Amino acid sequence: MPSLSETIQSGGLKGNLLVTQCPSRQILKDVTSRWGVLVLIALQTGRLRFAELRRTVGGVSDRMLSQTLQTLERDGFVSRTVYDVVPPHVEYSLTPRGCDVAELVRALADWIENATPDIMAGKAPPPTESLSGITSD
Amino acid sequence: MPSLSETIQSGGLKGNLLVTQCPSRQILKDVTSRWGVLVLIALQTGRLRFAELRRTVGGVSDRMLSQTLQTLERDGFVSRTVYDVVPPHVEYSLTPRGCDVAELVRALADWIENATPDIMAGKAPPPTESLSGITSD
DNA sequence: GTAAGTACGTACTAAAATGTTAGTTTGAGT
DNA sequence: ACTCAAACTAACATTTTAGTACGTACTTAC
Repeated sequence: MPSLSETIQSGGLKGNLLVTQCPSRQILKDVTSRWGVLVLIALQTGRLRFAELRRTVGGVSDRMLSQTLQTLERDGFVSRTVYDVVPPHVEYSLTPRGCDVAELVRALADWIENATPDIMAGKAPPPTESLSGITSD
Repeated sequence: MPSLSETIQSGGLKGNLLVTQCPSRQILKDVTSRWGVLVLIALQTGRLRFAELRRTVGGVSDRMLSQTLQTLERDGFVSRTVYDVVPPHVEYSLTPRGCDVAELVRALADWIENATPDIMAGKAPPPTESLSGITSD
């Protein structure tokens, strides 16, 4: 049983991302990495080969793609199927766990795709508030 | 009106994150940045001062915190209220737009916090599939 | 014969993100 | 008087991340 201070500090028994040493931070980093997000989204459409992924995810380099895939595989988000033929044939797909995160990531991505025009337009939404005796910005 | 090829390539009129030059990628980067995620989550609990945020988000440095806050402010996710007194007093809070993303980010974070133990445990979920004539890994 | 495609690994370089330290200004606490 | 806290910024050092180029081993297309 965790100490009282630990329990209080982390706000419960589960990991708390706001605490420095929380291991969830690594997973978060893997999932929200530049290419991680995009690969997850790309694979939501189904099973894809390496080169198909490279074409789907605009701008990835071979190196980054394979690195990202390895990380996502380690975390159990994607599974890799190797057909032992030549030339090589490898397929990637989401695991059930991968499907779950991908949905959440997708939701975020969708929201952002929608909001981006507004954000780019008036880079100042409801401007900084004015309260008694205040200098804004 | 966008060209046919553009429309086809992006899969619609909205931004498509899978396309290299999509401006949404920048916003995505801002939101999913190492500290961006955590600040958004921290601010979900309410209005906070700079030093309170620093204490809440474990591990941030002054520099990163203020940089992250500036970015989030530019994107219209957080609003900054300056009380013109000395010593300085500044408060940060989520804008309506910020509340929206924060919820999605929070959902992702919650899922990850829950899944992390499993992920860390058996870094191999359903192991790489076996199909006819296949060498796995 | 030569080029291209496949799925990477490796080495090296460049660019971006992050961290560290110091300094600013002024009031409150001891 | 001296220190601390507040909210930053600037300068500089380091770490992480990403990109480029090349090699592999073999096949199909030109």
